[in-house]
Amino acid sequence: MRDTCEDRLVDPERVSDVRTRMPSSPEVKNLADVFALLGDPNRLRLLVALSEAGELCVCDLAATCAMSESAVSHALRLLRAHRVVAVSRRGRRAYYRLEDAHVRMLLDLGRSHTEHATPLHPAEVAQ
Amino acid sequence: MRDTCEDRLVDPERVSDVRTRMPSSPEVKNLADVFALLGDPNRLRLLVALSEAGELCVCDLAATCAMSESAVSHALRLLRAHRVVAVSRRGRRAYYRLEDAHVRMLLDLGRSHTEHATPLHPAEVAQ
DNA sequence: TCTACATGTGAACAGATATTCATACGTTCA
DNA sequence: TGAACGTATGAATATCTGTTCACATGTAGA
Repeated sequence: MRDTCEDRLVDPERVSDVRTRMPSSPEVKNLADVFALLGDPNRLRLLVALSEAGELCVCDLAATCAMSESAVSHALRLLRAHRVVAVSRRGRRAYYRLEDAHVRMLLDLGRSHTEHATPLHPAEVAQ
Repeated sequence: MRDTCEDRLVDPERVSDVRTRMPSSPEVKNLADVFALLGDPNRLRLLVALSEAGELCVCDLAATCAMSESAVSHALRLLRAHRVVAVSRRGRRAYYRLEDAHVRMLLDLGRSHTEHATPLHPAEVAQ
């Protein structure tokens, strides 16, 4: 069972050309990781909220996004691990902010489209 | 067990203000769906390849991205369902192209950053 | 120091998702 | 018409992912 069909290419020139311009595997993985972080509705909500508010504590984030504080904490932990958000601890509270300028741009670009666009059509699988 | 902590807000004004500026639930869901599509390394590779090549058949895509043709087909089916890619069938081949301008912008913005940036640090979970 | 509170975290569970394998469909060419 | 080929697809499997629950940590104030 041939997997990658190295042979029998239709347009070998284009394939090898595109291959040279493809990002490396770790690059692809990193970029996919970023997109995946934005690919969960709850995390996305949190990031939008932080983008709008500038800074919010976990409790207020939970209220703003209608999530449990535990879910918020878990999500923030992930985002923190990827340096997308940063914390400032004051007293017994933890204030989070959006720290990654790149993610902010992706967020803005995404939102600028979605607001005025037609929703996707996942139902129409058949062409 | 209080879930959304409607009460005991630290900064109620900011919370209600941010809430009014939050996108609606379906909007968030749609945007998250788009990001999620870009959040898988193999799909991302396919889209980058199409973005570079303009148009490729399934076989050449599989070769370019080092994926099985079946995996490519399944991925394209998803992307097709979301109108991110489009097909042209010629003879027994199916040629795919990147169809969504918005996704192309997200792709470009994402790549423009990742290429010259430090990779993420998922290991450092503790602050 | 004792209690209440804000947040963090591990384990467990449930649901989603990607991959593979086998097979079906539709096209081309002999 | 029959065989080879390119692509599509369903089912099954394995893996990943998010949520919840219970509890731990650390801080503030009495």
